[in-house]
Amino acid sequence: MKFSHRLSDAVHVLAFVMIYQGGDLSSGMIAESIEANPSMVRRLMARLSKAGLLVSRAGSVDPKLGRPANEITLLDIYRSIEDNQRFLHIDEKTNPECIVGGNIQATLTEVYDEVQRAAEAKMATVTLADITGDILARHAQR
Amino acid sequence: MKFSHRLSDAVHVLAFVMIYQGGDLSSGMIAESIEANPSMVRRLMARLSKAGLLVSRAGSVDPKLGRPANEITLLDIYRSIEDNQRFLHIDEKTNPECIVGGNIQATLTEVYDEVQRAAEAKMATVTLADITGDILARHAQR
DNA sequence: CAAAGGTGTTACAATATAAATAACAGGTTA
DNA sequence: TAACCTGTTATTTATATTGTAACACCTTTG
Repeated sequence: MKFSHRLSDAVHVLAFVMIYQGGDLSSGMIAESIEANPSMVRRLMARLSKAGLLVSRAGSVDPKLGRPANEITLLDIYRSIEDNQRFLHIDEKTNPECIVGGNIQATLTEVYDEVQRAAEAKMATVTLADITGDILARHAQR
Repeated sequence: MKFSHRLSDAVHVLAFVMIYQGGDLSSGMIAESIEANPSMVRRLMARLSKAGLLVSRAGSVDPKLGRPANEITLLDIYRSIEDNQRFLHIDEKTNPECIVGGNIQATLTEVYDEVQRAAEAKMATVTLADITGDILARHAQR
């Protein structure tokens, strides 16, 4: 596959909706900022809506954040839009007749879980407010 | 793409070499345990060798760990065999004319770096000795 | 010293997942 | 009621990964 940048695009959508609140927030406009196509943006927005991070109505151009930006973490966004939420993957096809092949899957699953928890704990500390704050700070410094 | 399980297979190789030391450690034998093919195993072993985690000689069937198992961390293995070492990926094509599109890449790169560091710190705490210990413990409990 | 079998390496095919694109039913606004 | 939007689905294209094959060269063994 290609590498997924869905998370980055989803954050982009939310940041755009927040920063340009009151302006043109159509999927086409957001797609121009991401340089993606509107259909993909709508799909992302649909998933964000299902997770309650975004509120929108069919036919109407007025997406809004589902809750304050400082209550939306990167982890919330990640969980709402990634089909595969795991960073590391075990090899599910190993020889059960072998001491290694028969046990390594369970072993690595536990290890990978720990790594995942560490990464997710960090993601939970970053909020959409932090991200838009940083974006605006960088913009101001130009 | 498919999800990579190279890391899992690389750990498998090292664990196999360690646990079956003295037995048949040919790439074909290891491939049977992984249920992969010998060529892929040899490719993995070549990268592990380049990183000093494994020592082997062309034509000879006697791979050995490059250093004690408690001095080989999961992070060492990860870095030796993954081409793409990053878990999260920014969207490199965003509109620079937009406040969001023009700054989000730098912002997210920093955020993702932090997440990566958290995950890698955890990976650095797990050694090959821990993993083989767990594999053998599970085997004994059968 | 020759045969058998292994390693290290490269090239190419097959497979899986993601993004891009297109299409359309139905809602909303003016 | 016309124009435009959203939400959704299907199809195509791009790309990373694994599978497979091939082969030069090294090593072991009879």
